[in-house]
Amino acid sequence: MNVGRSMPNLAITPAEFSITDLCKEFETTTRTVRHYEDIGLISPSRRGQTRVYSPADRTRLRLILRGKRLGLSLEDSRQIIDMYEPGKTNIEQLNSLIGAIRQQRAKLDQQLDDINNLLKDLNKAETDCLKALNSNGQTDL
Amino acid sequence: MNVGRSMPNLAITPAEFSITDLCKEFETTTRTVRHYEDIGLISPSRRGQTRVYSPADRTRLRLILRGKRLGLSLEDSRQIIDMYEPGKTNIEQLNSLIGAIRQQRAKLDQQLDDINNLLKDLNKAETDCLKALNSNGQTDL
DNA sequence: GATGCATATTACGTTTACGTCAACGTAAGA
DNA sequence: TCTTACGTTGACGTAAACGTAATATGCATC
Repeated sequence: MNVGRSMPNLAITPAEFSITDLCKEFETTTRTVRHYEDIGLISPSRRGQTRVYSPADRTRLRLILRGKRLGLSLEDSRQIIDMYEPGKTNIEQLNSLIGAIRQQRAKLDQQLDDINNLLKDLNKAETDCLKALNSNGQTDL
Repeated sequence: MNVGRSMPNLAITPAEFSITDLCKEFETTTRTVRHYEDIGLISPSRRGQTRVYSPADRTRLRLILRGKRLGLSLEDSRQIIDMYEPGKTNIEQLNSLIGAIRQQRAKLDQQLDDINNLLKDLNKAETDCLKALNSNGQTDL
């Protein structure tokens, strides 16, 4: 893989990251990461005016990108990330939080179902292709 | 469920559908379905100028919407749907088709992984919530 | 035959999620 | 000191996927 050759010889996780560090690691762009900051999804500290990302910031980014791969909107991801921090929540908030969690889970269950069906379809499509290839150049009809 | 009460008493699948039939069944809008036609994803026949959807059209719509739930773009869905129709394909096309199939599968595998991780996170978040609720009104710290 | 409802077309508007300059600061090396 | 690389802040652009009128047509019904 050889993700970063400019890094010193440390196997341990660094305590902080630059914006390009994270972009290389997660294969995204600085514009994207800054956009997430613009809308308040990540709030890195600053050294001067340069952004400095903590391991926690990195985790947030990871979660956002995972959400993206699942087709979640950034607002969805914001909601989910907020779930991880109970924070100053009263009973009412906790209940609505549980509701939100269950909604997300229902959506994921549907997605699991969709994926399995699509995988089946793809498998069939592939074997059809392979069959067509084995029956050689009979392209017509 | 009671999806359509205006339908005659037929348990069998109708041979054709109106645009609102499909919209009700799949919980989408006429604008959306017409949009799919605009970009060539569905091509219903016409009676006069009214759209008439066949079971095959309905299936295409179902596949598109399934793709949407998985975060696929409409172009992704177009590609996948095209996979189901071997049609007039030469060997080169078949091979690139197989490549596309495997790419899609890789993406779905990643999604499965993401979903499982997110489900774990949600489970933890929920139990945390329930714990917080059981330890009653101790909202601070 | 006016009303109501489903359907149609046309066309501009909107939201999301960034892309893409431009213009500039700063620190490390050759 | 000059270049190179990485960083910053605007600010306008854009692609995708529809939303939202406005307007017109066809059919059934009261």
